Amino acid sequence: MTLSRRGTRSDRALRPRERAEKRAVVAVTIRDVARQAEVSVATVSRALSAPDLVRPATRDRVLAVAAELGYQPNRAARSLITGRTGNIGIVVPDLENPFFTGVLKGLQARARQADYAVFVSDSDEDPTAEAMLVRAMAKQVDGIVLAAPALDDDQLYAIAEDTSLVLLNRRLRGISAALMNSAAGMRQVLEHLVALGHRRCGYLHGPRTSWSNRERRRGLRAAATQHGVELVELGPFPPRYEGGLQAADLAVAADVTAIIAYNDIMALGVLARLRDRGIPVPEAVSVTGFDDLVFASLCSPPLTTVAMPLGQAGRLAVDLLLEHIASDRTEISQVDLETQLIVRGTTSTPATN
Amino acid sequence: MTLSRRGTRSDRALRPRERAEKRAVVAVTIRDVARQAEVSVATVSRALSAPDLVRPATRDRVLAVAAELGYQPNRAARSLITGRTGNIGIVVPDLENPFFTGVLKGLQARARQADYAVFVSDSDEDPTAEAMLVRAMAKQVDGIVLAAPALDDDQLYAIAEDTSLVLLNRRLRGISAALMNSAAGMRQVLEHLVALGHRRCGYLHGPRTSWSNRERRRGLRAAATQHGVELVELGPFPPRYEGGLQAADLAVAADVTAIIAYNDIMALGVLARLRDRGIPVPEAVSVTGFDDLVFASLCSPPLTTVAMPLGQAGRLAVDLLLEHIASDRTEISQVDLETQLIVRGTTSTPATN
DNA sequence: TTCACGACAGAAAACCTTTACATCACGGTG
DNA sequence: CACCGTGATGTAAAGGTTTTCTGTCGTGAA
Repeated sequence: MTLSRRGTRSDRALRPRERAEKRAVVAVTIRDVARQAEVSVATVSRALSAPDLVRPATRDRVLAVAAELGYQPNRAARSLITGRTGNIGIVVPDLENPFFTGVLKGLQARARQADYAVFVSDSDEDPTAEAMLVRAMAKQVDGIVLAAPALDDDQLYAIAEDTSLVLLNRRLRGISAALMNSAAGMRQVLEHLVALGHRRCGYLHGPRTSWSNRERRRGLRAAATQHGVELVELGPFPPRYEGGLQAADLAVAADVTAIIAYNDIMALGVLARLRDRGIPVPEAVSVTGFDDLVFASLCSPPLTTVAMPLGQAGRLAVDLLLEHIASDRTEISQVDLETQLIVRGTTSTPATN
Repeated sequence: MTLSRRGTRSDRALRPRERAEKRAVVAVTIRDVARQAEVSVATVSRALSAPDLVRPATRDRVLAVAAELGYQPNRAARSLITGRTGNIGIVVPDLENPFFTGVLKGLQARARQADYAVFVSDSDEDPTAEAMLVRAMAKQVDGIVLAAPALDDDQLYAIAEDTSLVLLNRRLRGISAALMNSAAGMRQVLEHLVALGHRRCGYLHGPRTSWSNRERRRGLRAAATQHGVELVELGPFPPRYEGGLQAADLAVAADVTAIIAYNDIMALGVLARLRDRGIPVPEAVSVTGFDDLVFASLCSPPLTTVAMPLGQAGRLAVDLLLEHIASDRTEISQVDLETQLIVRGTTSTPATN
């Protein structure tokens, strides 16, 4: 299957540009630097990692030689003795979901600033795979960020037992977390709809096990009760485009005036399905999403949704993780980031029939 | 700035679930297994990595003990002596571009199958950053995939000199590459437009330095010449939504009947701008994209575009890289993957005025 | 019976770095 | 003048694994 669409396999033996001494790249070690600078290896090591322990004159000489030789410490050797790897890992449910790549982008940038490299894995929304990936990663990172994990509480606690862990969009007592206040975002959504005059709204559930889904529902129900709005719950649906297609028909049948989708991708599916069925948005029914993906503003009509601080959450996750590591795994913090309703073209006053 | 939107920092000292013996996790080493199985460490090592060198009875005993103790080889120690890390790296220009995350997803999955972990870095389309990231990565991976690199040929050759390298969407003599046949895709686009009756088309350039851009233009020009179509070249523009907004006006002013965008994101920008100006698509002007992002089918009208084998390219890149590594860096292959025109709603016969 | 050889397992070196400890010189204090 | 503290550097151990070299044992052939 993989091969089926492959084209011609050409140039099997292209001339490499320079074959000579490719093998001769033996990597310069700390001994080479020591010899050249006429000091011991210990001094070189110190000059690089604890500069104030060595006399300035010596330090400068060592550093000069190191630079000249292009010395790069061998990370394997270093981490063998220090127990630190200089890496962090993140496992996300779906790399094709812009929500997670937004987080990943911020996380990657911050990690780089702190001189950490980042491993990434995609669990395909499968809890079993998630656990496996974490286990595989654990040995070669200083800590792991788990984005919207599907694992249950006990398994997460078990993981936190022997590796530094930060959760993203999942709150669990005793484990650091970067959280986005979805409940507040959903409250804003509902109050927006109430202001427009809606009295019967449908919520399209995301995955039942998802913390975010529970949070969003919680915020929604609280606000609905408070404002005396009838809330029809539908689903759960897969949090994907196809889920939205499927959900749209159910929502229409449930005779609601507004459809509140678990996330933008589902909302886009809903919009597509409604368009196919000739049901005008927002005239016949209002639709809202959640996440504010770039593409939410590009469809027509542009989607009313809730903006999430994705990059910020990614950066925060790194900060929390490094804090946790630096404090010998004793420091725990959970930080809530605020979300923001973005009103666009898919919401208006309900049809008067 | 980072802190500005943070909410309350709570629960500074939540009770960790189980504090006792968190420190006692000392990791079981090969010696422990050896002692328990009453063999030497050498035998344990062999039982795990070269099973046929040890008598079945012994091997089974060792394996049983290893499993019982939950032994996991220390990768740092292993790579210290073998020189292999078991990691590969990929650097992409933009993690928020679905094109690259599509590739990343496939790449990650394949790497996992082969028991490799993957480092990811985002260069933010900056060649300098790109070079830096590669250098930083080089020491801790067995090979690197460079997606649509912005670096110039010489720098790429320099990198290939001392690390295994696979390029994605960039062809360079003597370096392995996974390529998508954009030229053929663009030929299909133009022939589609010709068939509809278009005779004067505008091409919106992507970044001038981009190999993909040159390829697309090449395919387009060849087909245009062959079919006697007038091709107006505009740009370059940034390959983003904003670039499309900007390009749309220029294309309209150039009085073409069809706008061929460098990629989908730009095409979406074009569509948005045309909508704002009240220019109907495809009645007044046809528009095409390139990449077939999920969202290309969700806008209205849905975008005519060219599908790229993203996941396949990611998997292929891993295969090429591992092949290159396994062959002692002597094997070079360049593989072209086919692209596919997807006709949707943004193309039709030209306006007859 | 002896010898050669193969199959198996152990001992030890090697990979490169960090760091605890030792050494040394020097200046100050009692 | 003896002693001590301090700052700068060197020595060597340690970290966990792979791999080469060596040794042992048993088997089959001469």
